[in-house]
Amino acid sequence: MAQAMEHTRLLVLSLLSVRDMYGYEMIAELERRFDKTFSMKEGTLYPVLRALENSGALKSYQQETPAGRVRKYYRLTKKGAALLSEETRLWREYEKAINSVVTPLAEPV
Amino acid sequence: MAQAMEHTRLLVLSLLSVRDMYGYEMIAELERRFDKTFSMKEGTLYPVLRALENSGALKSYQQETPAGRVRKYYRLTKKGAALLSEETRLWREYEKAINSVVTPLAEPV
DNA sequence: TGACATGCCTCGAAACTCTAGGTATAATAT
DNA sequence: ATATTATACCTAGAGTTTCGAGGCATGTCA
Repeated sequence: MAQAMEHTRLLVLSLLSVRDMYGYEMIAELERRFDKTFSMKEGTLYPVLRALENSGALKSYQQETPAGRVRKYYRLTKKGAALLSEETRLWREYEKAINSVVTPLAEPV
Repeated sequence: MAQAMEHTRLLVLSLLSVRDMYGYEMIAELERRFDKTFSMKEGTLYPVLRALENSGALKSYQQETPAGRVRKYYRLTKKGAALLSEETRLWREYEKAINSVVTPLAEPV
């Protein structure tokens, strides 16, 4: 069963606009929120993080936990914030467009 | 520039739940509604129509216009209506999930 | 010591969409 | 009469994105 976790960039940028996070943490956070709905897969997330960093939307840095585990945190850059704003705009447009076709038929009995 | 017309099945099923339509007409109708936002491409639509018919969600029939032009109309089957209902449910869930992450940050300044 | 959780990563397949064509007929313009 | 545009269908190949299924290393707990 395909899980269709589109708009991955939008979600990643949104999460990082609140606070710096590391990959594994983002997956856990989305899992917590969406529960059974759907989940972002590692095979999806890590390449996206890499691409966002390569394009300058994110900056990463290593940080060690008290326990001695090393995590790779990501921080949103100015460029990333601009991208988030644009992606959000596109999402709103997309959402409205789909609903303009679907909504009228969604309240049948 | 990639146009990202996802949820194609949902849109097709929604349109056909109102009235029978032919492919070219669906594209024109969506074009009219979404205007510049985005458009569904023929290379996307026709394979989807074929797949939906093969799966039993749609039935097609030919119809000639007064002008003598032949069109291939699609009608939603019971199975298609059930699929629409399910796809709509998934869309609502998806929409809510994305918004739960994006919305809180969308009203800055 | 062995199992599980954490945390990172990649490769190849699968799914989906787009580009860029093709065919054929009708309408319109030249 | 002829060329162009609009209508109406279609497909092959490329591109993009996601997923499945692994791998690797360390920390925790039984």
